[in-house]
Amino acid sequence: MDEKYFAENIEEKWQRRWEQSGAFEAEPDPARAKHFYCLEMLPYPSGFLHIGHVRNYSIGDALAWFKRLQGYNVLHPIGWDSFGQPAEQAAIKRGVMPREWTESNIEHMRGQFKQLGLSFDWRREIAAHTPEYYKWDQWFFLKMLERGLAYKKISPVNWCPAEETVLSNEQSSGGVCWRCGASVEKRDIEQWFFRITSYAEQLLDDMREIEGGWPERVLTMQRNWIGRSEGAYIEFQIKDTDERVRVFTTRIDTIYGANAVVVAPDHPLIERAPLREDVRRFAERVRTERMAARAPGALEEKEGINTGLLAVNPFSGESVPVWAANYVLNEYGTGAVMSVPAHDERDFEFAQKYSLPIRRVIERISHDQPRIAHDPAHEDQSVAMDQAFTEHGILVNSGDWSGKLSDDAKREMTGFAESKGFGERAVTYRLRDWGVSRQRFWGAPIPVIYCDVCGVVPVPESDLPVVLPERAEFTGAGQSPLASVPEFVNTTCPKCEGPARRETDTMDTFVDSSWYFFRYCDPHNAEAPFDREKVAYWTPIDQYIGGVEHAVMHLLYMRFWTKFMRDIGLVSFGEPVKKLMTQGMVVAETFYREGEEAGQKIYFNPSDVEVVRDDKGRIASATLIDDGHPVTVGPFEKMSKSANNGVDPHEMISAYGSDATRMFVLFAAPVENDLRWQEAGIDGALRFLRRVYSFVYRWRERLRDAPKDAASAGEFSPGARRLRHETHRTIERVTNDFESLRYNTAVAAMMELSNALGDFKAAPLSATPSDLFAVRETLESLVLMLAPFAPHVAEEMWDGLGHEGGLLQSGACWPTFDEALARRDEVEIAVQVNGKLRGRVSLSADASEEETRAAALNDERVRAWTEGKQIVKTVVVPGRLVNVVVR
RNA sequence: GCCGAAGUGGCGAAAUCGGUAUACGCACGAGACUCAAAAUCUCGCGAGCGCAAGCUCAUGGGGGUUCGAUUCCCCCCUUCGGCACCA
Repeated sequence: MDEKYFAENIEEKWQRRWEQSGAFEAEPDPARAKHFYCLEMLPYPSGFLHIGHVRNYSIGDALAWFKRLQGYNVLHPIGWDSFGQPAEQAAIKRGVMPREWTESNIEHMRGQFKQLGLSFDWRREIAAHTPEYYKWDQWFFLKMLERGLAYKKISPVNWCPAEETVLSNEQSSGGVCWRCGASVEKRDIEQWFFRITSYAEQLLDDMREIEGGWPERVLTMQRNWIGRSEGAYIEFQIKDTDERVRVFTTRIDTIYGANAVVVAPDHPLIERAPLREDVRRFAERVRTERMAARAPGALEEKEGINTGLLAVNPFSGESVPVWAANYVLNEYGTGAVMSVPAHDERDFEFAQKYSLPIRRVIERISHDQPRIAHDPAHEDQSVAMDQAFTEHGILVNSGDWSGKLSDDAKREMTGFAESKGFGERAVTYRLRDWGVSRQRFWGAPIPVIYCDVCGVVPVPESDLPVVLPERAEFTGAGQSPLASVPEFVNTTCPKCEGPARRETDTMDTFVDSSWYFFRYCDPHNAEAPFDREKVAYWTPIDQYIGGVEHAVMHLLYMRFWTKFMRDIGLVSFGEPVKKLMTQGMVVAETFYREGEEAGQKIYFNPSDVEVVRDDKGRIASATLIDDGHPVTVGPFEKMSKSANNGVDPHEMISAYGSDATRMFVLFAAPVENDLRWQEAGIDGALRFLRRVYSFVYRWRERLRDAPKDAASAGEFSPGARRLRHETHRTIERVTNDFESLRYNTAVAAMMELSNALGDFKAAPLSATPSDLFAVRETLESLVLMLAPFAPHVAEEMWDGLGHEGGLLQSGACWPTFDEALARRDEVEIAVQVNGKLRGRVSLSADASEEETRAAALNDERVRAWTEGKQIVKTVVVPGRLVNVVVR
């Protein structure tokens, strides 16, 4: 152990030793009952680490260390979500092949992960773009197909008319093509879907199993995303035709207030019915706009057009116009709604805009003023309302149903509609099937062959994987690059052996991340996606950690996938994740200047930029201090996952070491908070590590003579007793904090303990045996608790304290606390008079309520405030506070 | 627009069950050590008033419940995440 702590002298050394000893390699061991699967979300290999990665993997790594020290067999793997759009963009822009680009990114990021000293079992590394991995994506696709869960249907994509190519949402943001600026259109093509909707009910019901382990907000978002609603289908006859429009409503009780039937612009009726040209044009325009405009604030303005058709309300017999409007979605319900402006906010807004009649059919239930159900004054009148009344109530103006309560009316009217054959009870979901087709190169090829004779033929399992070609033309225009590789496309039909063509769509990358956590249990299996025994030992995941931005899609897909795997007998459970932690976004302001090449950006280190903020904390201006010549830089942007503009933490790690970097990123804020990243403050983490290190260095020689146990240490001085109390109290706090991932307060508690050690007056040379015992207890506990945050320096100090062979090999285990020592024997009671703090009294911790009250009332300052007043009551909170209420 | 969150000193934050608001750290100020600097150590540090003891105000804004509210309820403002082809 050197005298001074320098990260660069020890971090590589310990990383080498960990690798040589296989310290983080885990195997299923039936003898070890305590095992733990700790997983962070699969990283996309964008090229370099950003601070959000450092945070995510530091959170998981700390937990993995904590559990190992507690004696668990810990699985902590890592891999790469290496398919996806950016690799293809790089190919288009710079002509690099996606695989080369991806693999060099992986190599660089792997190096950065290793530099951080993250405790992964690297033998289990996987990458989605390797045939040995995506073979099983394809295998699962075939299983979905067998079960009728994969199917093809026509659905729209973004289309650039100039380049005749399919664009992603991101490539068409703002409604224009990312490369040529042409207005993006919508085009219908046939695509593959997974029938996630057939699991909608289970995805909802099974939330019961994970409640408590998952953040409530995530469950709420998923519940809303699935969007179950109970209601009814009702058929409206289209006048003078054989057509019927089926609407879905959750409020059949309001049907007498329907002033129109509104259909989506892409509703089949629009295609079929004889319509005016302007209606068709409107429908076409809205469909195009909807594809393009998904940004926040999209569809601000409700727009519609009267189709000229009339629909007959099956309850009232009334004819109402049929409109087409942009606020009705063809994907949801039946793509048609009855518009009841008096009782629905969107319909209300729409009716106001187009001056449609508004008829009130539900009244608030009034107890003091019972109203007449049949009020002739209300019949068939448009009532002035300034907003929709969306609550349940009592029906009025509703024929024979008037006077009924909404709840009863819903049930009875649905029954009536069923008996008359124009409606039925229905449950609908907002959730839509999962579109997995991508008209792109860099993904797992969908294992399907098209034969003119046999039609759609699945690739036989024995022919998997369908391997991506090494090279293709990447122009960014025209059809998918895969379609232009004849060796790939042209094949023979597995059934009839005649000439056939391969599917050129590849799979959504969410497929890769829907089951990768199972593959980690058996990452190199060539015969099956994994061995069931191995998976049964490790899964489900005990703790999953990742960004809150994945709260719905990724986490819903992996839940779906797990249920599917259960149904085909691969696993025995349906919920893949016991506990979920969603970390907040890391936002870093980045500063750049436009470069000389078009689209080139030159980034600056934020610490070299002087920032002026407005009163809302937004950047008003930023000046680069460059050789003393200030240069204004900008624009400024938020760090995002897709634009590779994050702050590279490499410099920070070089300057402060990975231990200080990791510790600081966890100390800076609670892990679920969004974090506006700034480097200022990291010095504090480094100073703390140095401080602990120098305590260890100074005491380590003498501590060899410390007594083995407290009983033989002799009498403890008051100072030593205080130190022991602090130590045990800190172990308690830190252990509790770890269990709920409150790392920021855990670090703070350890800092307090190191301050307490600094206050301990004994010097190494004059210390008594009991002093030595107390110091050793403190230092060993501190080093062990530090290990999950700063493993390299913890190893170095543990070694310095005379333990051979490394933390995980020397039998080190997480410190335990003695409750009696952790408890305080004297407490300070706050005394309030009328809720304002007026004094403090010190009492023994086990003082009774009466003693507490008496001591409080007897306090000099309190007496000054209560003198001459009447004491109305005293509230005593034992161990904390007394509030004296006076008049 | 819809769904989900967040807002506390100059800054990151703490107070987890309705009970002492600002722990811990950063920045800053003063001092010690030093020829000097760095490092380290000690002390101070929400705002206003006051010589002081102390008093008043303060947890985005407004209202409410309570002996007592950062915490619970209602309304509003601002910021962030997701919205199905970024992952």
